[in-house]
Amino acid sequence: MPETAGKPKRINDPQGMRSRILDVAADLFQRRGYNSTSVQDVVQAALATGGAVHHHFPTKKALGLAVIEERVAKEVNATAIQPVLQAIRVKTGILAFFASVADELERNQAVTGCPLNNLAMELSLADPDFRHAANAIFENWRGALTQRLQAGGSGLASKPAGELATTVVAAYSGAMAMAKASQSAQPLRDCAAQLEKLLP
Amino acid sequence: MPETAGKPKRINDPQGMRSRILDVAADLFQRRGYNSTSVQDVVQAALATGGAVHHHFPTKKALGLAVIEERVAKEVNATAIQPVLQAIRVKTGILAFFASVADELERNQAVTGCPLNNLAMELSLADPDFRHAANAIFENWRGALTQRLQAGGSGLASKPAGELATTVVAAYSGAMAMAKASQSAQPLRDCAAQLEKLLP
DNA sequence: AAAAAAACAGACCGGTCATCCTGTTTTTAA
DNA sequence: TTAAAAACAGGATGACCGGTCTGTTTTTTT
Repeated sequence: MPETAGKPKRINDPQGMRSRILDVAADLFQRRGYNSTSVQDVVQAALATGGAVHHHFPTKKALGLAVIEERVAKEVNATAIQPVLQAIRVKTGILAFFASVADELERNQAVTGCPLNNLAMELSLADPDFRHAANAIFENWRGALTQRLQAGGSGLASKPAGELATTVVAAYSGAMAMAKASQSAQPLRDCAAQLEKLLP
Repeated sequence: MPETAGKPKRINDPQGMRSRILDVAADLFQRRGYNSTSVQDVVQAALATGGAVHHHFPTKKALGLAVIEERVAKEVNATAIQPVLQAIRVKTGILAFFASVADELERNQAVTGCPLNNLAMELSLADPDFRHAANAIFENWRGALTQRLQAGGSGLASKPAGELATTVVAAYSGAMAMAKASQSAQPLRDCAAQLEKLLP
């Protein structure tokens, strides 16, 4: 045979494949939910095969756990925790976070909600492993806010700082739930306006 | 044949059957989620048959919508709206609501979360009908709180009343999400303590 | 270079799910 | 009383899902 009929030749890229599967799964779980997404959906959207997905994630649960621990946790840290920690004032950081999420929601067509909240709600009761993974992210977030609220000149005492951190996280999660149901960013803005009165 | 071998004789009780199916479905959807509950599960738990369930609810979606509109809406009204409307002060009504839910969570073994929030999160993106049904309940709740916050001597202006109502609903929903993930009533109590500072 | 391990491909299977369908019984309408 | 409708019973069905399994290709190890 002449050299014209060259086969596509496979190139192994384990890390890239794994990462692509995780990205696609995180996106589908976020948009359709865990239970409404089949591994076949993931296989097709990732342009992978059943064998490849099974090689990296033996079960759907393993895939779900990896999405939570490697994608959702990272996103929460990048969008919710770091900006607040690095802001000059806690209050401005938190309000900016709410505003930026609201802005982003209004840019997109659909409000798909908070990935952490989505998966936590759907899977917390189904499986303890999922629940612990989701809870760890909530706790990490809450802890970072608590510390930040206690630090600095206008630092709060331990108890109110913890309560306030919980309230900020809860208001955000709940506002996202309402935003998802109403397909509007208004709940985010309303909560931010009220949190402003509460934050030091 | 003698009278001893009497057949069980069926008794038709359409309303009772329908109501029993709805009760069971509401309970299962709440504890396991909509997608993780099969209609067979409902049939068995309700001591009914596939034919009976299908007669009253032709599709699973019809059953889900009926649960939201006839059970979840009623529960939200009974546990979250009416007590606040009938309370002497808005603040005491809302704080009492948070406290009573927290108390109830601690009495039970498992925190199954807020039924409205659970179904809204799981189904809002899956189907517009579900989303609208869930949103209507959120809106009804939010509207009742807004009105109550505007009324009376210490009445708020329209804008802050609406914002505050949204914040109360969001804080509750978010706190329930955190409670579900942590299997603890603490988030409810923390939020209530902070809302106290916000409510007139 | 040879052998072993990792990475991927893709068919296959048992089980489940939502829905449909054909009867039978009960109730209502005429 | 008779006809029609509503209420219920329960099996059948086709699609899909998650997991498994066997085989091939690529990469690493020795």
